[in-house]
Amino acid sequence: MQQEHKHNRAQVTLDDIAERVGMSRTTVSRALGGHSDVSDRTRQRIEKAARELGYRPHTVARRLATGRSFTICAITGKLPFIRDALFIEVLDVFRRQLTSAGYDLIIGSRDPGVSGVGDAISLIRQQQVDGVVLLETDIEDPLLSRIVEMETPLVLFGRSPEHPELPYVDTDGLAAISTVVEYLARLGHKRIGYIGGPPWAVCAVQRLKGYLKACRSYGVSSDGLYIEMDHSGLAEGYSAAYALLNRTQTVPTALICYSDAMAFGAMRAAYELGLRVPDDLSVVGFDNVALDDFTIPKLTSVAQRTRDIGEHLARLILSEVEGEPTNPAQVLLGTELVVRESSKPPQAQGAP
Amino acid sequence: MQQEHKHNRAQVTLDDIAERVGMSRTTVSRALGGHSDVSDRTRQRIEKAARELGYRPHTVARRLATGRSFTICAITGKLPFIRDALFIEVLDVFRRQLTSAGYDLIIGSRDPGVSGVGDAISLIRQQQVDGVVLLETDIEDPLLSRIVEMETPLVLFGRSPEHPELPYVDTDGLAAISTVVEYLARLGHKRIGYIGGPPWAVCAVQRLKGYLKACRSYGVSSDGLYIEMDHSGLAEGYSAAYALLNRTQTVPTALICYSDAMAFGAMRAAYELGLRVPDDLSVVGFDNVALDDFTIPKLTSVAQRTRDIGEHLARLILSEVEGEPTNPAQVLLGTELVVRESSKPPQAQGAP
DNA sequence: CTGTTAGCGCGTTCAA
DNA sequence: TTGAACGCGCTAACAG
Repeated sequence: MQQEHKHNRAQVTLDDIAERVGMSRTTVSRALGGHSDVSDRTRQRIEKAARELGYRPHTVARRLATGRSFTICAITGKLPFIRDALFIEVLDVFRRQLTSAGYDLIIGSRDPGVSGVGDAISLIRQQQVDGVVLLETDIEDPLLSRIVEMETPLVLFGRSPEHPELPYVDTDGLAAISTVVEYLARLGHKRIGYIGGPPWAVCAVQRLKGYLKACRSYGVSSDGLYIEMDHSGLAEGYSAAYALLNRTQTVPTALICYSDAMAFGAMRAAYELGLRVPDDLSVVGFDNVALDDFTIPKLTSVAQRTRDIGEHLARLILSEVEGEPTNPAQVLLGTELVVRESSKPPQAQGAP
Repeated sequence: MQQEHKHNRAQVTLDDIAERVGMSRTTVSRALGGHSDVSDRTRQRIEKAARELGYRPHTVARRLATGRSFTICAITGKLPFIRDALFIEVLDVFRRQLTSAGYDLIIGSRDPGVSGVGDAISLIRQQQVDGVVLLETDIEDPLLSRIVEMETPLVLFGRSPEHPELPYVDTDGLAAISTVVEYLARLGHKRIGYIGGPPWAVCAVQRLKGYLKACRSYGVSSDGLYIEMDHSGLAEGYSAAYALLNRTQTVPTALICYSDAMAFGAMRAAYELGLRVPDDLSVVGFDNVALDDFTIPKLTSVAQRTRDIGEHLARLILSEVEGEPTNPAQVLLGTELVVRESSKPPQAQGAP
């Protein structure tokens, strides 16, 4: 019935346009592909026709023909899916950047599924993705090595000790935790505890290093005051804090946590042990998630520059994919300590 | 050097296998495609060769040839990306189901990007997806209508008043909230407040309905005790609770929230107003997220059956896509009220 | 049961 | 500046 909307489901092809303007499909392809060897008049006519017909290039066909996919694959850490609010934020801006550059984002899984669909290696081999972004860098990562072998454009969130030459974006976790220790030490804390993330993750190692180094620098003890956990969730924060706080002596007066989730768990543990935050115990988290402004007390936390992370990741992977190297290819981003209600000077105590 | 791993990056094609076993590519295709018209001996040889060569079907080529994509597109609500913990959980099990059925999952965006990449309509038209799952059902949704017009397999999370015939999975929010009201009324609460979600979302409307209906049933007033917000986040919960609680009279002794995030915000507001939860105010959330077990106090909440939601969504969309209708095609799931520390009988008060 | 032929929509030679 | 012909890897229709 309607003239305008008859192409509701059907794909408008180059041939349709070619027929409309009475030219060969090849010419249409070149005109729309932005090649220079087409006369202006022809190009105009073709573009007009394309617009009128509502032409959209058929991505799948283009992929098969070119061997490129205009798709970037992001791979999260060992967790089954995206769980972490930080990743969601980063992915959000990352995705926007890709989109405005004409690229698509697909979330790949680390391990091959039953049918071999959707895992990173298959995606690369089948040219379904032009490049890969790894969102968690581990000390040792067989997947990472395989991707490197395949010579696929690759950018990391985090530095890899195995492959130090790769382009990356990273948050300076060492400096960040040092700053937190300094902040707490300046407040007067003498026993500052640390609840660490999984030791296989590079960023967890760096942050622990920062803690230990800063403790030495500021002359506060770290003996028996830190713990490394295998995950960075609520439950781990809770049990780690419970272990650290439920002692007869050497109880920390401040607790730095690898993640905000751990900090929430830690606050709960403190509460159950009869310790008030921040009066009896200061707590500092990491990531500055939205919830930090609504907990009781509001959580002091380290803010990563999520926007910059996403933008740099996009810039780097796109330049890798398009073969136009940008500088710098390795970006280390600073952090900001957002002080809220969960941290304050320690109570005066009856220590000699 | 190595014989085994020389096919590191290159795609092994059907032709490679065909050459190896000395047969035509077509036969190989049929054998691997599980068609019945291949002799057992041939199939065995072909499968063996495929295994040895490390063959993986080239998805893109298959898509172009068949017009099918073996990919399902999930579309979230009006928020820019997946923000909600519930969706993440649902998507996680949904994704597993798809994977084990040989399907891929792609997250589509609602609105066309600058370059027309990744939006749902383009994905469908270009046969990049075989079916669509809409994760939030709105009262009116132009996108939904367009997808229906295109006659694409479609399953909703939530019932659509515009398209009541569509297959869906939904949580019985009306019954859920009724149960909560009943629970609180039985505890002795006379003034039960409700903080609602966006009125354009079907589930928010249903839950509000459940609240109003139950209030009538149990003889408690709802006058001026409820509020509808345009989003369901922390900030909205906070300001809604602030508005409801910061009055000289008619202050509720219990607050039901559309989401856990809103409940967290509400608890913070109560705290700032000097109300203790649960002594002065009971708070109940919705979604039963992991954090509920770690807040202070732990949050009483309504648990949706996330696992079932994901599984049913997968079952329904797959049967739609494969053209084998399953029953029931419309699933309404119950909920469970998980009572924790944030709810208890109201304080005895000096009312006549 | 198996092979031959054709075509999915597009990009890219090579001639004209 | 334009067009004809070929191929990307795979599946489907039709013979044999």
